[in-house]
Amino acid sequence: MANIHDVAKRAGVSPTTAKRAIRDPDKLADATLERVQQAIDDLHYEPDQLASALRSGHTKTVGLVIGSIVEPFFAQLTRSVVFAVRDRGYSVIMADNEYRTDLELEQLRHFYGNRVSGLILRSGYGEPNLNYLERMQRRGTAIVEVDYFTPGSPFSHVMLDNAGGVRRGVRHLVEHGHRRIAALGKYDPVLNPDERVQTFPKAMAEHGLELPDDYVVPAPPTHAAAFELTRSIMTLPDPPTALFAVTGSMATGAYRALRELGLKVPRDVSLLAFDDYPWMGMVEPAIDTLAQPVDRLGREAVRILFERIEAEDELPVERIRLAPELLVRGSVTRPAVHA
Amino acid sequence: MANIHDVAKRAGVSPTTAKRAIRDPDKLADATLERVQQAIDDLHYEPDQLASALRSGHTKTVGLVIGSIVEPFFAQLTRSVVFAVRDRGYSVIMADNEYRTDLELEQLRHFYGNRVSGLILRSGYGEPNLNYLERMQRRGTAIVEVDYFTPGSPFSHVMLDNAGGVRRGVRHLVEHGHRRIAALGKYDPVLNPDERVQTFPKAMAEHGLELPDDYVVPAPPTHAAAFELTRSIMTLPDPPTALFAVTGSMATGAYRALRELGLKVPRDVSLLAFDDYPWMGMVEPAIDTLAQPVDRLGREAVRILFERIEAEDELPVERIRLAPELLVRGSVTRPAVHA
DNA sequence: GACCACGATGGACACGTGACCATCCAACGC
DNA sequence: GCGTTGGATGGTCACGTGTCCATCGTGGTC
Repeated sequence: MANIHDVAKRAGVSPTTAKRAIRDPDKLADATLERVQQAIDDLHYEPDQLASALRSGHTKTVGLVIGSIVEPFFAQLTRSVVFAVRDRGYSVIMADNEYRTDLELEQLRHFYGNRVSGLILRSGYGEPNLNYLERMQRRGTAIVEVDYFTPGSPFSHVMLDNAGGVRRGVRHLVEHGHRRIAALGKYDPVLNPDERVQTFPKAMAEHGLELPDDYVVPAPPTHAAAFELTRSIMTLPDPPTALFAVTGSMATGAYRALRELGLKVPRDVSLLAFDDYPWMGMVEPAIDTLAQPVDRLGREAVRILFERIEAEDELPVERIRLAPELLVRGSVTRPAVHA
Repeated sequence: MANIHDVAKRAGVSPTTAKRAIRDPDKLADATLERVQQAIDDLHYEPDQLASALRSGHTKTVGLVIGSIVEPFFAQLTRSVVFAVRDRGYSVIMADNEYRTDLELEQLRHFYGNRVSGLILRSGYGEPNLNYLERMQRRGTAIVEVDYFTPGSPFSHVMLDNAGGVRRGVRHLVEHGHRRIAALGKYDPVLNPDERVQTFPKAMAEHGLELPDDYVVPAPPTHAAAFELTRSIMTLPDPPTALFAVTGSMATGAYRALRELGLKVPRDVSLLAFDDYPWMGMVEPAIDTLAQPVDRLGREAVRILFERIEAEDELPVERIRLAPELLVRGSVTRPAVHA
């Protein structure tokens, strides 16, 4: 593996001069430059980023921690981040934490050990990791949270305007005449506070609507949980005329459950979702949804990250909220009048 | 940023001893070990992987190059690879080449510069990159291709048994009585030889079936191309009774086109796909498809990769083919009898 | 009691680079 | 002709670690 010394020897110059052929070529005499470049080509010299990073104290890598790469939201986010980061000449080290705190800590150690310059993460899974992150930040790692942020987090973040999205969604349903609406989502304000679910009752109240107790069931934001939840809610004596799934995965579970119950969307029940999952545009009719500007989320996160990587001194915390876009496609109509 | 010297000083030992507390703790006296561990905790010492890699000549990272992270196939593959690699204590540097040769070369340089121990890639885009890869391999980088391999490639690979899958698919259609079948796929055997499309006419011939010339249209394997292709094929005077989409993305385009043409699956035309994309299970009826064992593809690739990373000397090239699984769900039925 | 073996610990160096300072030489002005 | 200037080039050291060899002291053996 050729290094800069080999190049220098072959070109008959000093290593310092050889390096200048790469870093400031205009400082070299033309003949010298050409000789060095020839040597570089001959030996297929490629600078060692590790040695460079060790010496300069600055790597050209950033870490990305997400919840689960197979969720379309995270896949799109990853793509957006990978592109934006690459445009800046950096590369991305991936980690999928499977929503597990212990895995996440291990991954953070790995990133720290590899001295990443920055970290973009979808975290929110506990106190010890927060301490670790704070130490990383003190050491100089730029940190941006996306999609979620640990309450009281000292880091910048970029995320959806969840409350605004829920209000927009409820308004959409109410405007179509719905009164009995159930939100499928997690109702645990302590363990995992969820802005969307917390906003839902308030948004309903703002329209003078009440939320029956039996519509309010805690559930984790998974496909399977939404499936069960939908089955139980839709078989209540007084089922809702509209379902509001607060995540894409939950919408998937709900849609499957409705089909299994023999209920047609929107004839028997209207369905509104968050996230624009690919299947939502494929089914007939397509699903109304509050689509996240995923690409912008990723690009904003990268922008904030690099501002901090490049900044001499600490920058103030930046908190960005992006509005979702309501896609109206036919899964929400006026409720049927019951006999 | 504490290093091993700081730890050593605080514990009152030499750096060598301090390091032994991490690498071979049983070689130290109990009291010494405890003092060092205390110092490590106090200073939050974390070994520098860069320095370690520089000195040992061996990083704990592997590169992953895929075509497009937002395609479910690649998202699942990425997940599978990221997990399997993490289990071995390594991390993954991601690159999405957008199916572009120039980007890919740039990414390979980046990986080379970062001295990745191994490389898993979905490549197949040209000669110059192949040369570059061969140099990387000679330098000691383990390389495995997935999903595709450059013809004449000197690297190990793991991929689907495409020919077998196509034969299985054609048999499935023929068994349901179809005679006029069109495959949506790229028919360019030179620029981008595609095993699936090349096998299709042979598989048809094996059943004594002919392929009308106007069913054979070259098209890139994209959603948009499949959309157009489906529209033109289905409006032929003598349209097929069954469509065979050779990629998940093409199935997506085809399905959309059929809907726009007002054709119902499977009443008006049967549809068979490759890849089990999420929407295929959500629509009614669900789509019959040849599902790839994506998780196994990823794990096998990682296994082969690490065998080569850990091997003292060069291992023989390993070529693995995995069979797809035919999921029968209702989008293929007997063709309607024409008047 | 001298010698040896072995466990425990320490020191020196190299990996390839970037930062900084040193040196050399030709051209120019007076 | 001599000092000066500035462009071109070279040399040295440190980043934090892994590897290898050296040293120290203790206990056992004859």
